[in-house]
Amino acid sequence: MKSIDLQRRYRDPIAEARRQWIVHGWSDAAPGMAAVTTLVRAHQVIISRIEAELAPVGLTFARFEILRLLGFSRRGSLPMGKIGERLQVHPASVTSAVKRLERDGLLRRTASPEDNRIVIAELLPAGRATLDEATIRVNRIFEDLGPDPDQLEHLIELLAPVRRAAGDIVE
Amino acid sequence: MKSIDLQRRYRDPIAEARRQWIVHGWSDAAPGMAAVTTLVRAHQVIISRIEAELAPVGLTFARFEILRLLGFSRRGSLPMGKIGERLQVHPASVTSAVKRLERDGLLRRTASPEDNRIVIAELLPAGRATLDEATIRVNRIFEDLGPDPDQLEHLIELLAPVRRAAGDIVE
DNA sequence: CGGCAATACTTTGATGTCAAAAGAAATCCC
DNA sequence: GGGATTTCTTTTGACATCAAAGTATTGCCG
Repeated sequence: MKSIDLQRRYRDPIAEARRQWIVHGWSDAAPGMAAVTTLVRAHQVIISRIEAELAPVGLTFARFEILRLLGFSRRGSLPMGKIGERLQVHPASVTSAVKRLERDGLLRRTASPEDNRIVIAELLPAGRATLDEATIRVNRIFEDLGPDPDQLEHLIELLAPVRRAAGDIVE
Repeated sequence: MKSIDLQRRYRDPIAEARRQWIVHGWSDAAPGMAAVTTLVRAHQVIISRIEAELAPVGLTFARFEILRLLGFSRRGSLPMGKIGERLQVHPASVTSAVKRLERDGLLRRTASPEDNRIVIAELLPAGRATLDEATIRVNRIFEDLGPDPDQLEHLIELLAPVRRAAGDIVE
């Protein structure tokens, strides 16, 4: 019956998109389309989970990543430029996130003594505490993603070519 | 020497992050962290490529997806709600993107004759032409992602559990 | 030493995302 | 019939991202 047909049609939106791609004669691009769409969706789902887990402690994932990076550094501080470089985000994004972290009293910004162009972001005690709690929360998600550890390793390997092409992996 | 050490330290930022995770005693979460970080980065790299390819035709990926969806529909038109549902994006995002597509003369919005709450987005000839060109461009990227087709299939399989958990796949 | 180039950040502007609230319009139900 | 409820979309607000322009500083070179 028609109604059943309609119900079943989109039981997997990506499979449906792939069918469309093939119907239109773009078979060569179909696997790539399906893979990118899957990647985009998985990204969306996982980021949502993380954001939901971080919201109660007043952080976003972007801000968590900055705190986490500062937490790993020896003095709990890093220049803005270094932050953007290691997290691979645009300088303007760093400025924006750090501004909010400062507003919330989690870190402070100071000028570098040696070079006045450089701004150093430094973790404050409140930031350290928030970071500890946030890390626990985020790790809960990392430990329960769906694919098992072996599959996660495989996933990392499969995407390595993409990161390599972007110059992320120097060898 | 110290300098060499420093240079090598971040030849793969994700491997470095994983090392930190393990050092801090979060080994159980390390594979998940590495996988999520990889996913986020691969997403960023691929989306950038697509955006760069679409910019010359005046589209973003979000807008392309809407045009593509309309292009597949029988009448070249769909209600706003359906668009958000099939592309799995928030209604407000659909409103925002469709507004710009209308501004650029690629589609038009009309009220549904049966139900005045429903707004229907309808592809215009200019939109069809832009869509055709955009599809060619995007397909070029889909055909040359890095991983080969078999690996792409594998990737899709590995991420299926995540989509399934989100309720994307009904079975 | 003075000036121009390079470097480090911030600002501004355009987009995109989601949540929550605000509006309409259709439907339900007493 | 008419108020309450549900549904569909838009608006508003907070954040994020990138590109490009603007500002400050440092550095190098003639």
